Amino acid sequence: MAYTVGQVARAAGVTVRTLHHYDEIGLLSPSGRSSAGYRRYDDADLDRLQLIRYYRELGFPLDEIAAILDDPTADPSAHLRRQHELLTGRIGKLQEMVAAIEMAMEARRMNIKLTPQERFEVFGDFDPDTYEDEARERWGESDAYRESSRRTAGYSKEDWLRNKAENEDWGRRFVEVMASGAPADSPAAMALAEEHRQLITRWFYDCSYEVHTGLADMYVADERFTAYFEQIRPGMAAYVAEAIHANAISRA
Amino acid sequence: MAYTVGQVARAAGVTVRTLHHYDEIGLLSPSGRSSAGYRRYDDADLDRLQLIRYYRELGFPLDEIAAILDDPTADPSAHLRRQHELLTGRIGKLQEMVAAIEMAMEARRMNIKLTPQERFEVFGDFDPDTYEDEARERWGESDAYRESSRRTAGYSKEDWLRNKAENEDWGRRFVEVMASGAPADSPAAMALAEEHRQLITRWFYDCSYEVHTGLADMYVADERFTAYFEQIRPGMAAYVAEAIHANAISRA
DNA sequence: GCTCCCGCCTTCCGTTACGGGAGGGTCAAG
DNA sequence: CTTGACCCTCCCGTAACGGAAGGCGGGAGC
Repeated sequence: MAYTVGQVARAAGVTVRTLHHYDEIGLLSPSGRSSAGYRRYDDADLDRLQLIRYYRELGFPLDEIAAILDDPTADPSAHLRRQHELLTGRIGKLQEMVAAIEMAMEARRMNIKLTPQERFEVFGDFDPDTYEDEARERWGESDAYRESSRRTAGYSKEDWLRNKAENEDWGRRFVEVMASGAPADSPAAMALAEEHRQLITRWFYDCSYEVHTGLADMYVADERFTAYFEQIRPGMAAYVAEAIHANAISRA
Repeated sequence: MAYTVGQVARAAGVTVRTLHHYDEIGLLSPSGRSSAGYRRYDDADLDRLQLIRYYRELGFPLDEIAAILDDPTADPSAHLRRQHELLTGRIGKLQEMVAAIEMAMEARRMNIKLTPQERFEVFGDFDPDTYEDEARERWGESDAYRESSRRTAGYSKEDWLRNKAENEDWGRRFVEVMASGAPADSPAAMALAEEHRQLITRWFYDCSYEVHTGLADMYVADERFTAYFEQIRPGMAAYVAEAIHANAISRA
């Protein structure tokens, strides 16, 4: 089971140049050479290359990878366990970033302004006291901002007005259902939750049931989104959120 | 709302040098300068920096990011939508990698050998016909490999034998339950599934219910894992898998 | 046996995205 | 009016390769 550079490169999805480089720096030296000086890789080399590729994907510099792999106290299974942990951690971080993006999209849709630190905190290591005084003026400048956001959204004026009308119509009908005393998991409320989801999808971004329930949680967790609904009618934020959840469950 | 380089750097979690660099290449030039030549960033610059950070996290080179951001046909919401898509795609890829790692861990635990392409295909773009002849000799060399894998696992000989004994004992008791005619979702079968999970956790790696059901699916989907169980008793793979699923659901 | 082409070799220079100073001005606080 | 924390502009260094040049090796076909 001996392979040439080209074979290894194609199989592992790297370039020959990369393998040369790894050989140069001693990260992955082929187990032997042919009489003509050709590099010959064996299965153990492939094992090592697999580990290298995973650590690289996780952002480790090559010299650290070399240190990790050549650490005699770590057996192969330890590497797999470690990579499993690192990968799941990384997925968690990306999911936080997705949540942050969803929040940003919804904030934009509702003309709610986010603070600088909210937009960057998902990247970690930020300085919380840099913008302390900025927090107070979060609640202002509504009309000018609304108008500017209309333009940047890329819609024509009529489009924007139609969207606004649809949204307000939805709000009215939702308040009616609420006022009727129907529970949040009633068919009427759920139907309006579904309509809300499709309204978002039609006008702004693809809102899956999963994304939708994420928004619902945000409506009750974040004061600004809560305030948006509460000013329409007290208790609306929680009611909307529950209806969205009920709708999502029923469609699953 | 004007910020200095240092403030922006701390808030966004980048270095001052990075901002200098972005200014140099024209990716992010501050909207103004003070009389003394100090860079002055405003909120729009922070918006742009946020987008830059996300695209960077997704692996885009800086010149491409500049091209994307300066594309006049794309409004801010389009960027958010795009980043949402890219992020979820990336999460999906990482989840595949996690599954591959779990497969590798379980293969190691069961002394099953994987082919080179299986270990690399998660990275994409590999050449499937490179190792065609290698597939035939997948089923061999059991004892020597077993012995070597014992050593590399970092256990003492006694540990290894105890683990082996536990595993075989579990297998025997599982076959008993199967033979008794009890369904796979019976309490007895589920209890043994749980024991299986804890056995893995105790000896090899942290096996959550989620990971465990993943393994269960693999036992029936992959011929080598299926064969491992079928050689103990026909129908065992599916039965084990069902018991694991039932156990996981009941614990949720 | 010869040719041809593909794959391999080494060497070397280029690139990206910054890191990290050196040398020197700036600004608010004490 | 000094001091320390910031800011500026060069400028050189580094990591992880990319890519091409210039030259062997090897097996398939004539």
